[in-house]
Amino acid sequence: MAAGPDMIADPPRFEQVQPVRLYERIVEQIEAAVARGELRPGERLPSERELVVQFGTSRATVREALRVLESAGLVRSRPGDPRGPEVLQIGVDSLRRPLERLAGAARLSLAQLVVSRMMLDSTANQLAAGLRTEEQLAWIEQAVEVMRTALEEGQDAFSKADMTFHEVIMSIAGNPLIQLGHTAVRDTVLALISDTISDADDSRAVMQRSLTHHEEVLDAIRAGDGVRAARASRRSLYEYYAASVTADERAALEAMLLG
Amino acid sequence: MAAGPDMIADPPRFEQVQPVRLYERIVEQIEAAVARGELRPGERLPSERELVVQFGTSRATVREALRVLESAGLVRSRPGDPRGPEVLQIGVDSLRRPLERLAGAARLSLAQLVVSRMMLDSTANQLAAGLRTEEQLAWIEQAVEVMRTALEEGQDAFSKADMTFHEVIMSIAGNPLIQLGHTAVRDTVLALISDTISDADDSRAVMQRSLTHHEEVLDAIRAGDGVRAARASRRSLYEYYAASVTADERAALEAMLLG
DNA sequence: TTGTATTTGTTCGTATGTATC
DNA sequence: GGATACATACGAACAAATACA
Repeated sequence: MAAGPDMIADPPRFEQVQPVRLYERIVEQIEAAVARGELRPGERLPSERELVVQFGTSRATVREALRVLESAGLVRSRPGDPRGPEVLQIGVDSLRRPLERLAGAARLSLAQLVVSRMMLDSTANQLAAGLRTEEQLAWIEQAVEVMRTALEEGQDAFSKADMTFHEVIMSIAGNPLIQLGHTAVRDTVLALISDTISDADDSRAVMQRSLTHHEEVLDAIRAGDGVRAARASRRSLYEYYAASVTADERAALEAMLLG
Repeated sequence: MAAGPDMIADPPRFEQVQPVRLYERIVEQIEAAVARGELRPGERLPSERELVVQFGTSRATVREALRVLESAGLVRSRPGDPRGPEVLQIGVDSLRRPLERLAGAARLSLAQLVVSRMMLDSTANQLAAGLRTEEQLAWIEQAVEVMRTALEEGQDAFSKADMTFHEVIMSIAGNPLIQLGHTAVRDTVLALISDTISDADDSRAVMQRSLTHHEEVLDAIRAGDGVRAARASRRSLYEYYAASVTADERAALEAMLLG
């Protein structure tokens, strides 16, 4: 095979090459082991000194890898624990910090977050309306009942009851991805607007309206009407947040109202 | 003030206390500085040795903090650079790895992933239908045109054109959160079923149907009919995946079809 | 272009406080 | 309570890589 200039048909597409740090290789290996299920939550990693032997690096390098995994919420190491670092159960908290960073860097606007909540909430309601059993319907009814009583007890109790309501819905919808996304987005929204709305002196009226919206959702789910349940949650969120977003961002919220 | 047992009115609610690592404090401070805008993307952090002086810790501790920030995509340090670690522009990619970890650890079923895709796709279509400009409409039309020609060129070209179509839609929808979720879920789905479907010998017919569905979406977006655009994508995904999920899981997919 | 100084990547040794048996 | 093994944190050192004169 003689190689000539005209033999080069495909221009070589080279990838940019970057130095791979040792600690990254360690992170990859441990991460892969967790992903493959070889390391289950509650199990222990070998001690740092043991890892030094297995990976053939220094202690500092192993520790850098462990700090990265720790900040990602995958492991936790405690001084003096002879059993070694613990593999943790992965949860929403692993998404919360990155999400908040993203929102804080102004790459995510409140409107974008609210649109996401409209999507997640309405989908969960639609699924719940279609999949609920009679027993699960009773759970929702009880959650609404708790909200009614909490209305008298003040804002904290009401917002807690509201959270419970949505957790019940999410569990019935049966989709962990939607559930996790919902709590992550909700937390981010709360961190973003903090108490802009909760400071309103007409909080009683706001809570009353919120309760009415939840009762509408309950009605729709009871009737098995997923479309109506989805619409109710979208409108509720729109009412609540529309005044807090800029005019041009509101177009996206309004586009979500259809259907 | 004499202290007696009856003086204790409020029962002391103590929070569980956990050891705070030095590197965490450093991460917090740098993170806060970035969030406050004191450190803009492109700017440089002091060198490691300088940070050692400013924080009053050892270099290993500073390095652990830098590795955590690096893995989070906030900074990048290169050997030999006397200007110090670079502050990076935060992007959606910072959410990708946590999301993939979560999807992998949550043992998501194909049905749950497909439901999520129905949610994300249909929402993006609805937003695009309501927000598109004339120019953006032309982008979509061009993407569909590319799919038509790719139909003749085989499966790889077609699936690539399909990806481009969705990327265009996502960019018009203007919600990075939805966009990110979409690519993450799509990648996970592909990793799950690998080539179960692509090995079908009637791939030509499958591609043809897919093209028809995309044309339906285009029509609806052209007409500004968000509801129809959303419905089209849900039905397309249902048709494509319904046969691959178990019967009881199919109920969730069918619940998503309404609306 | 070459050389030099500085910085990061990595390693080793050590002291200290802590959890488990 | 003591012994052991562990993680935390510090300091010094060398090699490789980069920027700048």
